[in-house]
Amino acid sequence: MEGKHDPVAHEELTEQAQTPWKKKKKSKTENKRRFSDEQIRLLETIFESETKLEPRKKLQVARELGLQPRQVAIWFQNRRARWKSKRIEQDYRTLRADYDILASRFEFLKKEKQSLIQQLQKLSESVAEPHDKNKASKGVDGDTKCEQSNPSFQRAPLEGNELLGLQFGNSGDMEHTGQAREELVSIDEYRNESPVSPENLYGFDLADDIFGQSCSNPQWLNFWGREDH
DNA sequence: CCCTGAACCTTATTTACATCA
DNA sequence: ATTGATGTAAATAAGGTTCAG
Repeated sequence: MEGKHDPVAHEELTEQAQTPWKKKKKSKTENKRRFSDEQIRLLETIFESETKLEPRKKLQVARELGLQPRQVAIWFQNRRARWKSKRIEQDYRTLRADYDILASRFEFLKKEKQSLIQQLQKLSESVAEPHDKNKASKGVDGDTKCEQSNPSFQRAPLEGNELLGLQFGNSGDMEHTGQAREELVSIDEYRNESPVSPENLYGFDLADDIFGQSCSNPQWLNFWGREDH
C-alpha cells in the first residue's frame, strides 16, 4: 500500500530535518503562518482529484508553492481528517432523518393498531350477541386478500383466541396460522376508510410502502403485533 | 521466514493566530 | 484600545501498517 521506499520521498527527511519546528517544543518567535489563498487554492484543487499525494507529486507541489514537502504532507493529512469529520456529520444527519421518519411511522402504526384492536373488540362483541341476526352482514371478512377491495364479510365470527392473539401481541402463533393472517390483512381495508389517513397525518405516502408490505409480508404483522417495539 | 528501518497513515492533541463581543 | 473566549489551521506525538532489504 503506502510507505514504500522511494528515493525521492527520502528527500523529505533531509528537508524535514531542516524545518524550524522540527522537535522544537516552542519557539518564542514562532512563525506559524497560515498558507496564502493561492497556496490553499492549489492544494484544494489537487485534493479534489486525489486525497493522497504520491511522493513525487508532493515534492512537485511543494516546489511550486514554496513550501516544505513535509508541510504539504501535513496539509493533506489534516485535510483528510477534516474531510472525514464532515462526512461523519453528514452521515449522522442522514441517519437522523431516516430515524425521524421511521419514528413517525411507528407512532402512526401504534395508533392504527390500537384503533384496529378497538374495532375488533366491538365487532366480536356484536357478533357474540345471541339475539341479533342482521349484524352478520357487518362481520369481519375471512376471505380477504390484499388486492381485494370488496369489504364484504362472509367469514365466521372471531374466536376469542384470535382476538387475544392480536391484542396481546401473541404473534408467534399468528405467524403460522393463515387464519390469523387473514384477520390482520383486513388492515388494508380499514386504512381505506380510516378517518385519519397517514398521508394527512405525516405528509408522505405510507400506503405504498408500509401497508403495501403489511399485506404481503407476515413478518410485518409479527413485528407490529409485539408490544415491546 | 523473520527482523528492521523508512515512509506514511490515522487519530488525538497542542500551538499559533485571527476574530469577535 | 484592550482583553478574554473561541474557532481554525498548522504542526506534533503516538501508535499502526506496509514493504524493501
